[in-house]
Amino acid sequence: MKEHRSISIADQIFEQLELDILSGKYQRGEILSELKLSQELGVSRTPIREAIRRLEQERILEDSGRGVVVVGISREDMLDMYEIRSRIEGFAAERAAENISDELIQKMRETVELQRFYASKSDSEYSVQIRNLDSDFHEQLYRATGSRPLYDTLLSLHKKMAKFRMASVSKRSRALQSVEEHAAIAEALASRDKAAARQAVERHVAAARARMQDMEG
Amino acid sequence: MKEHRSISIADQIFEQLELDILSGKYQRGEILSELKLSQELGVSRTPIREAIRRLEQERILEDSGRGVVVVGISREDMLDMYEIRSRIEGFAAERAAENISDELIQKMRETVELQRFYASKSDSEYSVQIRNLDSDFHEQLYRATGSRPLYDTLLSLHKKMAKFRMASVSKRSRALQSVEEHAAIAEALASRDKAAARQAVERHVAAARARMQDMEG
DNA sequence: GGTGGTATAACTGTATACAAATGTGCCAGA
DNA sequence: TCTGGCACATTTGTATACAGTTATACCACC
Repeated sequence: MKEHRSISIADQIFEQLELDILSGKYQRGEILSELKLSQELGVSRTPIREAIRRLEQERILEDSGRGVVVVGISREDMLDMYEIRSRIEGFAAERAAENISDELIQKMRETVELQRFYASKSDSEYSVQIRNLDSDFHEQLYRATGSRPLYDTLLSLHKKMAKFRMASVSKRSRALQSVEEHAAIAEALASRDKAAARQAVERHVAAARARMQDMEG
Repeated sequence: MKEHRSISIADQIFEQLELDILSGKYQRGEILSELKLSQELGVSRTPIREAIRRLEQERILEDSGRGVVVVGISREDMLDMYEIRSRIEGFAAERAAENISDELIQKMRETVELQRFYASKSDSEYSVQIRNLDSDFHEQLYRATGSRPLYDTLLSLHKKMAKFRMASVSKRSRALQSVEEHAAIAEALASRDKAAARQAVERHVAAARARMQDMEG
């Protein structure tokens, strides 16, 4: 949904900080100062400030009058985000089934194939690729809805959840399971079957939630 | 949820730009340059940039390689946002019924009383107050859930919708109707009745959507 | 008159400078 | 030893400076 422009320093800082916060490197309640960050990261305060403002907008950081305080997300937050997704994402799937383009169907199938490939390998070897492809798949699903609010809302939730999960390693069996759920979604969309798409997505979200719950619970 | 800190220039710029975009003053597709904005508003580029970054994060502005392009929201987007809210806000009401504090119940009742007062006055006289109180009420409802994801997701949607609606004037009869729906919600929460709270909220969202649809439709 | 190339203007990204506010620590005095 | 006050260090908010990039417009040449 955006391709041009070379990645600026501010963008990189934003991504890095978001990851560091959501994956738990910075603890909840910790206070970050612009100056310290700029020294640690070797850039001036300007890009740091822009990244911080964006993270504040995402409610991952919060202004504390004196520096920003790390809010991050908790395990409970994760469960609530699954609750929200379980109530929206099925609807999004129906929309996607109505509006998806042939090109996007093709792309989603390719994404699933790549996922199958990496997921079949030994455990944590391609974990980065697996995670990225999972994000790609969901981005494509949300894009297929043709609805900006659905895209924005769901992508924002998914992005946070994905970065949060980065702290934990997932087993290969779980990855394989997830891929097959994706495959079912892609095929339902390909046949433009609203009901099937909804069901497949709802099953996927519920299963993902269950996987998370008995991973650390 | 945030009280301290005097409102900085950057914050004001953010609020102003967001309002100007969502209320339609800046047209979709229009390109804004930092320099022009800083000259028009009489401040340096720094606070402008921060406001723009936050608006980009909200997906109201988008980077175009050369200045930011106004995205804003459309009538269709509004309907989709109602769809999303209709699927989450009832759940949020159940949560609120479980977790709301006595103080918050009191506050919500007061908000409703104030709304009743202003809504009973002649048409557009107190429109600003009515709108602000509507936002207050929903902020309180979302806060009562005790869930950060619910709060963030729903407040973000509501804020956008409220600013979008600022472009249009609403009739007193509609305002009165809305207040009574709020009152029903507040009373359901006060008796901590999950089912009633859910029903009242779902009715309110559906009614608000209907009001919007036959206002301009 | 049309076209290509170059100078220039506009704009963003980053760094730095400066002012105002606020917390901290040290020192003096009781 | 404890307390009050003052100087200083730290930090944010805003403005400005500078570099690099890209569009644009104009002029020369075909």
